[in-house]
Amino acid sequence: MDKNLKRMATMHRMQVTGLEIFYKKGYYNTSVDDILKELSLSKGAFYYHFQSKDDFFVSIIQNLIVRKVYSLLIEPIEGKEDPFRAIEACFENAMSTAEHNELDYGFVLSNFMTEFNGRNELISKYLRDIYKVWEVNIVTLLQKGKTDGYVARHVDSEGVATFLISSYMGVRMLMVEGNSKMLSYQFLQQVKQYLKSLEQPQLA
Amino acid sequence: MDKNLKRMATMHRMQVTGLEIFYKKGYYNTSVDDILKELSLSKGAFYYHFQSKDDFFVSIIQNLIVRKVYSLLIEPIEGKEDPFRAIEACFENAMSTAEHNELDYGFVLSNFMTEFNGRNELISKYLRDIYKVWEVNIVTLLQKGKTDGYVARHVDSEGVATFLISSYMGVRMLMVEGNSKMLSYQFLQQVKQYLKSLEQPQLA
DNA sequence: AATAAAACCGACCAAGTGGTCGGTTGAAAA
DNA sequence: TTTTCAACCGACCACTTGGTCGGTTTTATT
Repeated sequence: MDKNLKRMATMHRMQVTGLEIFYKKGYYNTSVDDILKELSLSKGAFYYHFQSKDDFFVSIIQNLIVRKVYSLLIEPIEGKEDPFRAIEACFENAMSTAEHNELDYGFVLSNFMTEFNGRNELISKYLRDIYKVWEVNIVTLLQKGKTDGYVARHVDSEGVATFLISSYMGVRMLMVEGNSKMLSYQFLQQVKQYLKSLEQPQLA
Repeated sequence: MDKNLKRMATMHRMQVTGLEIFYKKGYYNTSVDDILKELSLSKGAFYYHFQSKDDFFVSIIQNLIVRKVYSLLIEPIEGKEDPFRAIEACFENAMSTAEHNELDYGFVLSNFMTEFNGRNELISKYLRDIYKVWEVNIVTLLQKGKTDGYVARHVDSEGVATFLISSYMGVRMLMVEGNSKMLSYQFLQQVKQYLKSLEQPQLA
């Protein structure tokens, strides 16, 4: 039991540092030794806990990325009354963490999806699945919003979800090049403008 | 003269094949040998024409990417009367080429911006500059659209440009995972919806 | 204190990597 | 025909990579 704790602690340390460096330098451009140097650990320790570099990354997806995407992008809008306010608030929060140079897992997702696309089918699938859950979650929210009278009937929920996620991932990509405060502000403003055009006109 | 022609031809062949493979497998994950094998050329030929792998990529940017972005995304909307129709048509065209698995240089741009970010400052700058020209071009179009009565006064042109480019790059990222026909359709529909909300109401 | 298993070490390996360099080739210039 | 040189060849180099493995240290159990 106690042993298991140590095992978990070391693995977790490796995963956290691994994700950090993979994210900063890219998966294929980061060597296992890069990570081990940062941790003052040896190859032996690494291959004792993980079967391979790929296996290591899969464990990072399952233990860190999945959970963070859930807690930052999925749960905050789940079951909310007003879909548009919920999405706005969620995006505002996400952009704020992104601005402060913390790991923003929505973007982590798109970043790795790009890097692994066509290069590692298994990992691509894991990442794609997370994205799909996110998308389904938004669609569900919008559909409920229709019956509740927030969202106009003619709205294509799938299309809106696609567009929102696309623009979010896109603006996060631009933000890495700097000027993130301005980009973040512009993005949130335009999202509001866009969402407004989808509202069900309130009958006074 | 004839010699110069041969030189150019070989370099061009290398650049075209290089871009194709860099795009497919990623820059850092592609070796110079990978490209040379495809071309049935030798290391000697490569380093006779280019100083380094990085130098080679810079030449690809200048000779292929810049020009394509101009001809596909910048010139088609330059000086057009109705900004929204121009943007819609331009995006439609770009998405169509993207769907047919041709190289879509708007996405090529974002793809490489992601890969080189924080890893090669010089190349990042070249790519960022292209993106900036694209952005300025859209802003100019929108501003002119205001004076011409197409675009509502309250619209933040910079914000709209950011949002359009973001969403474009984002949806292109999602498209690499498949289902591109649907995504493309959804994206274009939502762009129309969004742009509509920016129109200057016509006085009948 | 003795034991056994878990955790970790680090030298080593084969397979690549970007880049070098002395040499060959073939076509245009003399 | 001879000369010249741009264009190209491919063996080679130093270095890095993911991964292996025999051995050592830590730790909990008896």
